[in-house]
Amino acid sequence: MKLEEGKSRFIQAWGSLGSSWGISKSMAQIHALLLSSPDGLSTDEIMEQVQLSRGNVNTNVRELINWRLVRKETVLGERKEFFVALHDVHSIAQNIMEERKRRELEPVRRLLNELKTATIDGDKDEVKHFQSLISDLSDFVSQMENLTNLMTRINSNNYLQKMIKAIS
Amino acid sequence: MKLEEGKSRFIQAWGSLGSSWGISKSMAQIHALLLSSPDGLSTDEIMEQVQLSRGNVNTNVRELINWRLVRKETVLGERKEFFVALHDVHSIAQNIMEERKRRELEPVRRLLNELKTATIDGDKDEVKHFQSLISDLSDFVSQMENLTNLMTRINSNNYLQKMIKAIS
DNA sequence: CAAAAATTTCAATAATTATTGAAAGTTTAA
DNA sequence: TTAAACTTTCAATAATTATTGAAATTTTTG
Repeated sequence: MKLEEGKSRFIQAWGSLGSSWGISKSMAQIHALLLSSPDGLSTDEIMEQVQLSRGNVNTNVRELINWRLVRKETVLGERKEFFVALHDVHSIAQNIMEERKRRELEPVRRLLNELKTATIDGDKDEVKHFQSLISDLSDFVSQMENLTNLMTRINSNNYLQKMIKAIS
Repeated sequence: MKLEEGKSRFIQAWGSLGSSWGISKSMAQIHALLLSSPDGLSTDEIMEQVQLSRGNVNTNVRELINWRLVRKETVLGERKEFFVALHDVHSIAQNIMEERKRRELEPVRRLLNELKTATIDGDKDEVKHFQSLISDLSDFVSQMENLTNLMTRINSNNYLQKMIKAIS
């Protein structure tokens, strides 16, 4: 298989996987391209290699920068910007985790706290059921947060990595 | 706050959270309703309480059953079916994890294995970079799988739960 | 400073995904 | 066996989300 074909397969597949997560296909494709390029690429190079419009590339590259998965780079004597992916898989994972935690877990937490502190009127057993649901969900969210933190630690701790494997 | 209002807040919020995951709003809302109802509900009751069409309720309830988050129940002397949510938060989490693993991790694994076994032609350094990306991603997927397994174990193991908290 | 180069914005449009509802199908009870 | 009760399907439609591309803005260079 030619390298170009391999990359292209990877980019396409990553794109459709991305959309089955909550990530736009373009963003995932651009990310895949930058991951597989050792050096930074310019907007025009990205546009050409993944066949997307300038606006789309601009928007999604900036989104990738928000996620801390990509950074801008300037090259001496070049006017345009180049974009380089973070290549360390553990850091990538960590940043994705943090972003998802922020986007997915925190809003849940807000809702649950609101419902936890409210006084609720109604049929005694039903209220009890509802409150215990809310409380169970809160505990679960905390557990997820713990697990996310653990995940983060794994990066820098080879021993922990082995331990996880051992107890899994 | 009236119980009805609390439930309704929960249902609405869960719905919009759901769609920021990859889950349809209706499915998340129906799930929230069933979670907050101690007893099973019929299709018509669900339709009324979340204001959705019969077809939508039917489809999404069956999807919830696929995810093993809801089960059918028949009541003696009643002709219609009732739907009851799995109420144990840990089992819920486990089933969601398993389903996401199946849907999200396995397709990645397939792609990565394909690229890992192929012989790739091209500029030596670039090929090397690409192959090390693929290999790193494979390792990462394995780690995610380990972590998912760990997650599953936490359910039945209070000691493990404390340990995670301690090392997080 | 002006003009070229590059970037950003955003209204219009396309693509995708979710939802409806009525018709077809199935099950149940008398 | 039939009719009512209930469930399922699916083509049509609505709603949402992603993408385009040209115009506006910003940045850089001479």
